[in-house]
Amino acid sequence: MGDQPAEEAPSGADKSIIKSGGGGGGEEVEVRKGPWTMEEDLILINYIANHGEGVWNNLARSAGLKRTGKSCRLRWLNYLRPDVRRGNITPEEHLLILDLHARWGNRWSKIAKQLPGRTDNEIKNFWRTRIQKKVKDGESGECASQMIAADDAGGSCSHGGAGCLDGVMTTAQPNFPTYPNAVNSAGAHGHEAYAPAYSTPESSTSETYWNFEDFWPMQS
DNA sequence: AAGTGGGTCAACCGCGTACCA
DNA sequence: CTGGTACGCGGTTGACCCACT
Repeated sequence: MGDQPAEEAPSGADKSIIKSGGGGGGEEVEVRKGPWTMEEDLILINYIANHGEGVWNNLARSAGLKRTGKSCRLRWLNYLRPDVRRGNITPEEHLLILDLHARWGNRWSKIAKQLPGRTDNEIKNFWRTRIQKKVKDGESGECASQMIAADDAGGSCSHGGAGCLDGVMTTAQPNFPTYPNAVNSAGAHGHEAYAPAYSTPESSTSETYWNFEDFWPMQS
């Protein structure tokens, strides 16, 4: 993998200079922002496999990643962890999210703990893009709860299919980290990269996409 | 065929909390 | 007890793709 040079500045990637902490050191460190590259992921995964997670700022420095500890932590927790489940929210999960949100509100991390393999970020996005919108629509049409309940039951409400989730939460996808590099070669946006690979298995072996499950055994 | 708007997702930012010296 | 540092969480933004006009 090392033969493919990591693009120092993939589209959207940004660099900035920050002062490293420690009070008085004043050492300036270049920090990368934006989408993660495959090489960065490899470095992070390798480092955590060897040293374990935690102490993120130190980890970022030691691993040679030009990222903040925060960024490393986020990337690991949301995408690189082996137990992260990517893909569509199942009806059961949907129901659970609704229930837990009704109980706890926007305590996404708390809710995520009840959904093995799901991340707070994923649940948060799901809520904002699917449920919140639907509730909003329902406010004008007075049947938000009906719509949600109908969706959970695999049915539909009088609002029709505009916000219907039925079609999108039936299958779970395996882990497929995404990269801006893949965008360049495949002409697809990062988060879309795994979708065609998933729906058309014959294309999943393309060098453009790489299966996370293929990758993990390498770490041990 | 081209342009526009909406939807989705990944990543960043700021704040609060916990821990340690 | 106080100050500093790191971590974790929730909110927000930016970029891209797809569907519709």
